[in-house]
Amino acid sequence: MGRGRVQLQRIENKINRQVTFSKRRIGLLKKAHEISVLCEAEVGLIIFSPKGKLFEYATDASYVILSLVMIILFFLF
Amino acid sequence: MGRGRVQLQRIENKINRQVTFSKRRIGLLKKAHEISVLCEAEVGLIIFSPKGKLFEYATDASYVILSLVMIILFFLF
DNA sequence: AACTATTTATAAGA
DNA sequence: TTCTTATAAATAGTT
Repeated sequence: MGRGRVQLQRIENKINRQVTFSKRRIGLLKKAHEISVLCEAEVGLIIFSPKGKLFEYATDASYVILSLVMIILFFLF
Repeated sequence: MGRGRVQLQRIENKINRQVTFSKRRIGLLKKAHEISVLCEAEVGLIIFSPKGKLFEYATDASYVILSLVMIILFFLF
């Protein structure tokens, strides 16, 4: 999806890796939302950036579960 | 992404909804894997179909978390 | 942060 | 449900 094919391996250049993370994170969260609405699926998604920043998406029913995950994470780290 | 634009609303036709779920589920899991590899992000993704079937993807570090989620789910339902 | 050439995902159809 | 194909959407590289 873009001007070159993507090899499924770690992007070595740090800047490129961060930029790609930002772009794909948005896309992934969007698609998680779409499948939940279009198909009435319950979805829970958590993404940690390499720096440890957390991003998440959760539909209503899985929100409780995700909340528990957050609590667990809090005690683990 | 296909032969027509998609409105972000529940797909009323049951067959279409199931087919779309199957296709998009595969796509979502693939993208979750890709961002984890390309960007070294930790990802945890759980998807419940309307029928309650569970699909998940988890990178190593989030695997423990996801396991706990499974246990929680087991006791909740 | 915007742009745009291309790749990729996927809606509809077979 | 699996394959094909036209087209929408995502995004890699660039500015």
